[in-house]
Amino acid sequence: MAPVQAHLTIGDAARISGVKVPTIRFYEETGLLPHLPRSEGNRRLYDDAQVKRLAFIRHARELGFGLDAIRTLLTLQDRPDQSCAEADAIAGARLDEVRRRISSLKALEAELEHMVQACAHGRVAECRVIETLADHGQCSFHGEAEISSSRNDGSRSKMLRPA
Amino acid sequence: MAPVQAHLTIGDAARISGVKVPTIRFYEETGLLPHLPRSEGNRRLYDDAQVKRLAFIRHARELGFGLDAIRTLLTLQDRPDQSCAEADAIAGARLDEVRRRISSLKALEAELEHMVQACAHGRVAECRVIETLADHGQCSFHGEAEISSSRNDGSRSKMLRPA
DNA sequence: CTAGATGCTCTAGTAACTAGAGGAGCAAGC
DNA sequence: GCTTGCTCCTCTAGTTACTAGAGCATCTAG
Repeated sequence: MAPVQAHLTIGDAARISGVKVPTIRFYEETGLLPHLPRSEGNRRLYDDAQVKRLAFIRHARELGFGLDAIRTLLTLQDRPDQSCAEADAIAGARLDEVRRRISSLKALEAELEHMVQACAHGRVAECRVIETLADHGQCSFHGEAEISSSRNDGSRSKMLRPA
Repeated sequence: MAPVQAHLTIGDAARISGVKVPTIRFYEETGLLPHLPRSEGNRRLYDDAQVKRLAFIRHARELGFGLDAIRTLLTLQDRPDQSCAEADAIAGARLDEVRRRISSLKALEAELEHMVQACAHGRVAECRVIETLADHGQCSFHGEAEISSSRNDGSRSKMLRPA
């Protein structure tokens, strides 16, 4: 990366780090970033270190770490002499979680496939999709799926809008 | 199913359907269940049909459908003569989503594995986990993972545990 | 000098619930 | 009749990780 000037605006920090402006303010509020020095006109001033911190957070978020975990990872990063066992544990826990999720989602995929394929595309009265949903006994999937999809792609609620 | 008495309390409905009491009230508030008749002492009275509706909702939630989608599926269920194309579309969209998520999580799994394996379990200063997070360039994963882990663990297992 | 971009704070909204306060009904035992 | 303890009622607020918008101040380019 090219050397960065010492006094960046929040907009600059956003462009460089890829984290949105309101999100950066939110991170400061919740303690992931320190309270920043301000200009005479009360604007936050960012430097290289904060931008790097933001990039760290962003990458960790992309890998699915929660903000609590990231908070811990950041304090670890600030103390390079400590053992990294805790960072290991956090990453390992996340890996386990991802694996569990994958296997759960695969079971889900199979069940949904079954549902969709069995549907004769006729009327609701003999629709397999509806029927399977109504009667849990017909269903081979008994795990817990992840239950929080619509938030991530905001288009979904519009897409599935009731007729 | 065995015939059920006409006047069940909310607690009975919860036990039979596997949906928790506050959640049932929440579903009524948000229109997934109709407003229910009350007893003299102002208690909600449930019958077989409502309990079935709850079971339908619960199953659909387990399969990861959002409440908006479920609302649509329920209105479809109420009109058995209509085409089930819309139900198909909803299930199909959910299937696509699950597949996308699986492939995204697999990439994530690979990246996390890489991170964890590369860590020499020494001090933070040379920790691969921290390093990889700090420098996105080192990382082969560039998708977006699902980004909501900590809450989901807590609430979900409780939510789907049979009462 | 002014228009428009950017910044500030604050509030409220999102999904799908969960938790708790504060109160009332109800069934059983004494 | 009284008490104990469970269930039920309503209401508010909290969770995660933001996002949207109001209403105002400040900065920058032409």
